[in-house]
Amino acid sequence: MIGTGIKRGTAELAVLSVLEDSPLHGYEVARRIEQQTKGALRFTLAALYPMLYRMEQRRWIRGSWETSDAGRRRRRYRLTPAGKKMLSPLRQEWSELFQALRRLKKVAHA
Amino acid sequence: MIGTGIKRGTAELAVLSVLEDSPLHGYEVARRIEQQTKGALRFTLAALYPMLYRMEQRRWIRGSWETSDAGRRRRRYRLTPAGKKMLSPLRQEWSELFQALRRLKKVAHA
DNA sequence: CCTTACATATAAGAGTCTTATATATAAAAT
DNA sequence: ATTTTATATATAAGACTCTTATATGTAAGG
Repeated sequence: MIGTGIKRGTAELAVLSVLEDSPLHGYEVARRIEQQTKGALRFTLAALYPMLYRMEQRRWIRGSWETSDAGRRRRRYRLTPAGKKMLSPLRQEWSELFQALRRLKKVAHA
Repeated sequence: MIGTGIKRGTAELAVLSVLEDSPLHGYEVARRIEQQTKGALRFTLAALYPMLYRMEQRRWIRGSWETSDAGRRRRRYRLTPAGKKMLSPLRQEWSELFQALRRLKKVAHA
């Protein structure tokens, strides 16, 4: 798995990205990120929950409590239109970072 | 310029990369990173000096004090063989991050 | 003379991540 | 039946990297 120092800052993009496909619970967000990156990117839930709260305060996502059949409470987060709009510039900035690092001396790109 | 949250963690790779070409003073390291990335990546000296100390303690770089003709003191850092060896796995890890983010939903790559 | 570029250094603070801890239900295994 | 594993959320303490602010001093240009 990719180390902490390097992946730092990717959680925000990762969360928005997986929520772009469909609404998810916090727990599912963690699994999706791990699955979609084939285990390369992994975040602890202790990091994700506070991140989800922050993103909700910024109105990028909106969460709503659900009670499943068996009486289990969980919070489903969905991307807001504002959150969706954030994705483009965010990805753009990441793209610029990649370009910058490549210029800094060819970063092997698999 | 690329924001703090996103570039976090790149300083180490950036420093090693510019020192791979030639030994440099701390001040020069900052300028080189900025120049080679066409201004996209920029670090304050307050971030770079402590970083250079850490890297020296890890034996990735070695610094030696110089006194220029005019009596100006400055420290020239050069990459050690150990530091050079670090570059490959570091770049590999960054490469894997890029790949992971691409999988997380196409990151536009310019 | 004053400002800009060179050159190094430290302190205080913000933000993101980790490990550790806590609580509780559902499903699967023994 | 009981234990373990997976689901599900939550917070606290601490590590690390970066920023702004501050400090000191020399060299060159206007």
